[in-house]
Amino acid sequence: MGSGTREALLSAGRQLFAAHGYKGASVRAITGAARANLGAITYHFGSKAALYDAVLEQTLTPFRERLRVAANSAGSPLERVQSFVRAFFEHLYEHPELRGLMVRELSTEEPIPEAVLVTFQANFGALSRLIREGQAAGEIREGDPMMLALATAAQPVALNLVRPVLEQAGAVRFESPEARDRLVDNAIRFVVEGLAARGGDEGGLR
Amino acid sequence: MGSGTREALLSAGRQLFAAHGYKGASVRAITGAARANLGAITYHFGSKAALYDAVLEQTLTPFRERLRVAANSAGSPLERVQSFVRAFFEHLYEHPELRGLMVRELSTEEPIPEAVLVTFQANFGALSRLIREGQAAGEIREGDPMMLALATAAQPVALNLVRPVLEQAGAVRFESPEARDRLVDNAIRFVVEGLAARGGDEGGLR
DNA sequence: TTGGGTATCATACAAACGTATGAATGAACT
DNA sequence: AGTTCATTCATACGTTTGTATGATACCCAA
Repeated sequence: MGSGTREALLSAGRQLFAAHGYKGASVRAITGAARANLGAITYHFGSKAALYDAVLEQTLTPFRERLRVAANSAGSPLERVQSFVRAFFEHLYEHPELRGLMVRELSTEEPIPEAVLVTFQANFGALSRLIREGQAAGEIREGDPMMLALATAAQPVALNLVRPVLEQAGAVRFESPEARDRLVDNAIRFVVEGLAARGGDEGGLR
Repeated sequence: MGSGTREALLSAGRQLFAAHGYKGASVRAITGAARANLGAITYHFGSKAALYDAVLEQTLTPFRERLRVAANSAGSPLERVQSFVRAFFEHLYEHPELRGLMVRELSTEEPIPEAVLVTFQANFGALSRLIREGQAAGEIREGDPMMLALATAAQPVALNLVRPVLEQAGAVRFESPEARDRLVDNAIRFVVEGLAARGGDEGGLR
């Protein structure tokens, strides 16, 4: 039966791994925050590394799912790209730990865990398929769909990544919901301008 | 004077901090890679943390300088934005360790070091000034220059960040110079589309 | 009430960590 | 030749790390 300990460990682990990294979050800190015994991680997961994998899985699965839903929402392809980007922003905003985990994973040179790879492929695949659709519909300009997907996803990825610097540098205030909305709207507008087909024919400028 | 030890420590530190993070790069690993004695870091820098600061400084200063030059190059504001983005990409490509250091810094919840903050403000400031100029010249569309600068810088930041995942996921091959060029060109095209003023008035290029 | 799992507990352990210490080295200068 | 001073070296110290161990507590079936 669910002794809440397992879940408490996952929760504390998610937060501490995100904030201080894998090495920075000690077993003692995690079990302490979870109000569990020092041996609890070994008992419930086998090792610290296994707990980390479980945290990754638990965190990435809903993220993957949410973007999948957004990609399949109603509307034209370009509208769905907007939904996708907005969902991307919103999920990262609502789950601040995801940012830390994601970034932490990307910064090392160690092999990237399965769960991260799977999530990346799923999300990236969904977005580039969407863009291909939009091109077929004449709504999105020509260009390699994968490249365009990368450029599109760069907005939520980078803007969330630099968030602490923005706040600490005082450049942009993130705290207020209005400022955040302006940022997201700006990013989406930027993406739409970057993707949209324009002019009479299907060709972009140039 | 120059016992090469100090420089060897900086070099090994830069590489190992970038690859494994601050905690992940032990004093023993760094001194070992630098073929120096275990006590060398204490002797030359005082502590591991001080070495890290020195590495950050040594790495970020040329980066800041390069982007400053690019921002002040010849051409119209929008052309200089392109130079800026291209220099951003190129510098990160030529100095892979910078990526690891940057990302690691952005992912912690610890206070961000002075050097990182200064670099961010300098680069971000240069870019948003450039965009403001472009707006005054009617070359760049309306919108908050800081927001547009963020959206622009997102391309080199994010695309370099996810580079290891791209490679490991096999989504896009980065290794070949041609593929890399295509990626950079795509990103710059995306930025230009996202920024350009258009319509009947004096708007942009072409 | 008695067993038998499951979970939690206080400790113990070896390894790795960053730093401190004092001796050895070697080149430069008097 | 002798002295000085910066550097390198081997080693030791006190912490902190992740994991292992065995005892204790708890709950439910018998």
